[in-house]
Amino acid sequence: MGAVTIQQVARAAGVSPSTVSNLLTGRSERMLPATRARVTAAIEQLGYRPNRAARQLRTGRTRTVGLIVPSVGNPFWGAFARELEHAALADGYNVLLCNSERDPERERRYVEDLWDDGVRGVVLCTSLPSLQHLAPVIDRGLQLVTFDRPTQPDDPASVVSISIDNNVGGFLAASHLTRLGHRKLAFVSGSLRSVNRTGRFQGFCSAVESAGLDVADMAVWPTSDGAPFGDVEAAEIGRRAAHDLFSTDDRPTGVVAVNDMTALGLCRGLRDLGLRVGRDVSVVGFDDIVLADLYDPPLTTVRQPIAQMARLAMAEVASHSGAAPTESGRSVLLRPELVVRDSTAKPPSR
Amino acid sequence: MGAVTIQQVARAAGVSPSTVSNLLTGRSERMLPATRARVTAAIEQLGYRPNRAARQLRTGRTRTVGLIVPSVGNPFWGAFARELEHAALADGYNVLLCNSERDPERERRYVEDLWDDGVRGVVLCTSLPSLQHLAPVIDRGLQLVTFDRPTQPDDPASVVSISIDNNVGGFLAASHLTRLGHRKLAFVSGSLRSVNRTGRFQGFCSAVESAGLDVADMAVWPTSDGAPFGDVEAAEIGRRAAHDLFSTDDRPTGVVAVNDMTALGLCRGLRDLGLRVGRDVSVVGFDDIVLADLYDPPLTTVRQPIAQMARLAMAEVASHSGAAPTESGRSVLLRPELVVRDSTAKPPSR
DNA sequence: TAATGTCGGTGCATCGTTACACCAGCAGTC
DNA sequence: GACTGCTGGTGTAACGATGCACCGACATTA
Repeated sequence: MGAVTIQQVARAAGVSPSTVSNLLTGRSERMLPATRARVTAAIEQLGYRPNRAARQLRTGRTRTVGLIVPSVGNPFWGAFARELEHAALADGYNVLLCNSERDPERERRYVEDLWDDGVRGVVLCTSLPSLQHLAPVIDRGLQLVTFDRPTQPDDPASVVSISIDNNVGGFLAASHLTRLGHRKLAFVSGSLRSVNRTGRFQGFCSAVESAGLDVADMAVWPTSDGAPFGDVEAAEIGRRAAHDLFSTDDRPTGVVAVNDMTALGLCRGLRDLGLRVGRDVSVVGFDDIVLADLYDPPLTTVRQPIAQMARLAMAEVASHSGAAPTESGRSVLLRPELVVRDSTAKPPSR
Repeated sequence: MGAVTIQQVARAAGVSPSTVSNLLTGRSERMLPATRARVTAAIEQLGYRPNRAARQLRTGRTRTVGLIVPSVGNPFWGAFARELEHAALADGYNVLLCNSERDPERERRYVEDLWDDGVRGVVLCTSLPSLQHLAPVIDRGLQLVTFDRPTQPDDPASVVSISIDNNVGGFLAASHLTRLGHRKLAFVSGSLRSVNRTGRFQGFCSAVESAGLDVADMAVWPTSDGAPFGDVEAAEIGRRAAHDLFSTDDRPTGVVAVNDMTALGLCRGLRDLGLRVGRDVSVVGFDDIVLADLYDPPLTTVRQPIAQMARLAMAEVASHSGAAPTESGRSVLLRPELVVRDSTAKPPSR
C-alpha cells in the first residue's frame, strides 16, 4: 500500500536518488540520454508520483494560491472563482477556496491558515476599508492581491489590487438613466462601508450633477448603516429597498443597484408592488452575471471583465509570491462597460 | 524571516521538542500543569505555528477534502460549495475546489493531483455513468463521495453516494403538471448520458403514465445526444430547447427542465417567442437555486436540500478517509420537495 | 607528463514534526 | 533492600525529496 518513493525508482533504474531528483526538477541536461531513458522508464513502470508534502517541506514552495471570496453562493463570485481557477490551472497552480461571508475575523483566520499551509499568494475579494487585520501575515511575506477593492491609502505597501474603476461604473450607470430622461434616481446598496460602494456612489453623484440635477433630491438606500448583510442576502437587500423606496409618494423612476443580485432582488420587490421593470421603473445593475441576461426583462448592467481580471490577479499572485516582500504594490483599474438591455427605458410620461 | 520551529519553543520553555509535540497533539495528560503552562506561554510568546508540510509528511494525514464540481459558475454548485465548506469548517477541514467542466479527463487529473497532495477524501459532483477512470486512485484508498449521482452497479465498492431520489423528483414535477390539467408535456435536459437525467426522466414518465397519458406523445429534448454542453451553458440549452420545441404546431403546454438554469434559459427563450411563462406555458425547474424565487415569474421547482446533503457528504468524507478501503460504501437517497410558485398554472383553454 | 577542465553522476545533510522506545526518580510492596 | 509499577518526561529515527559539495574518469592543453 505504501506509495512509491524516489529511492525505489532510483534502485529500479540503477542510479542514485539524486539523479532521479535531478530529472524531476528539470536539471536533466547533465545526464546521458540512456540514463534519462532508464529513469523515465522506471518512473513510468512503478507509477511513481512525488510526495508533495516532502517536496514542500524541503523547498518551502507550493503550487497553491488562496482565493477568499465573500460567498461562492453568489453567482458573481462563483463565476470569478471559476475564471481564477482556469487561469491558475494554466500556470500549474491549484486554488484553495474560502468563503469569508464578509467576516473580517474569518478573513484573518483563513489568511493565517493558508500561510501555515505554505500558501504564499492569496487573492482576496473584500470590500473592507482596512486590511490591518491581515498586516502580520503580509509582513511575513504573503503576496496579497485584492480584487474588486481598489488600494486604500493605508494599505500595506506590497498589496496589489485588481479592480474596475467603480467611479466610472457608477457614472455610466447613472448617466445612462439621466440621458433617458430620468430626473429622480435612487442608489441602492448593502453595507455603506464597503469600498466599492463608495466609488460607485461617487460616480453616481457625478453623473447626477453633470446632468444638472441635485444629488440631494436623489434617494439613497439604506439611509443609515443598519444592514450588515452578507452576500447571499444581496437579493433580499434589493427586495427590502424596493418596498422602502416605492411606498412613498415621491418615487424614483430609475434605480442604480450596487450589484446584479441586489438589482434582481429589487426587480422582484417591484414586481410584488405591481410595478413593471423596464416600463414603470428602470433598473441598472452591476457585474453582469449570467443571470442578468436571462432575467425577464434582461437587465441593463455594468459589466466587469472577470476573465481578464482573473488572469491579471493570477499573474500578480504567481509572480510576486516568494519574492522579497519589499516589492512595491500596484493598483490596476480596468474600465467597465455598460451593457444596455431591457430593464431601462424612458421614464413613463405622467 | 525563518518561521518559528518546535525546537525554538522547546528551548524557550526548557523542555524537549517531544514535550511540545505531545502538547500539540493532545497528549497533554502526562504532563505537570506547570510544564504545560510554560510550554503554552512559550508558544504564545514566540507566535509559534506548526509547519503543516512537516506534519503531513510525518503523519500522512491532511485536514483537507477535495470538492470537484462541474462549474462553480453555476449558482447551484456555488451554493453547494458554500454549504460544503461550511460543514467542513465545522469539522476543522479545508476544501480544495476544482471545476471539472464535466470533462472526465479533468476529473481524473484532479483526483490524482488531490491524492498527491495528501487528500484522502473527495466529494465528486458528476453525472457520469462510470467511475472507471478513477478506479486506480480509489483502489489506493481514496474515499470518494459522489453527490447528485446515485451509486451505479459497477461502481467501486467503497464509493458512497449522497443524492436526492431523482425518480421521485421527476415524478413530483411532472405530476404537478398533469394535475393542473396539462396533457402535452416536454422534458428538457442537456446531455442524455447523465445519471440524474435518467432518474428524473423515469420519474417524469411514471407520472405521465399514471395520469393515463402516453409517454410517446410527450416531447423530449434533445432527441439525439448532440448537445455535449457544459454547466455554464445550461441556460443556453434551455433557450435552444424553447426555440426547437415551440416552433412546431404541436406545442407542449408544460415543460419539466432538468435543472433551474436550464429552466431559466427556457423561460428566456419562451419570452423571445412572445410566450408568457405561467400563462401560455408552465415550466418546472429542478434544484431550487436562489434565483428561482427571484425570477419573474418565480419558478416552480423541485428543491434539493443542499445544506443537509453537504453535511452528510462531509461526514462521510471525514469518517472514512484514512480507514481501510474495504469499508463498504453506501448510498443515501433523500426525498426532494416540490416548491410551487408562479411559473406553473392550468393550461390555457383553447 | 603533469596540470587543468569538463562531464556524468553520487553522498549526505537537511527541512520540521511525530511517535515509539526508553529512562530516571520515586513510592509502594513483600 | 531488591523488585515492580507508575509518573513525567526525553532521545532518536524516521517521513520523502532536494541541492550543494564533491568525486572519479576521461579529454585537453602546455
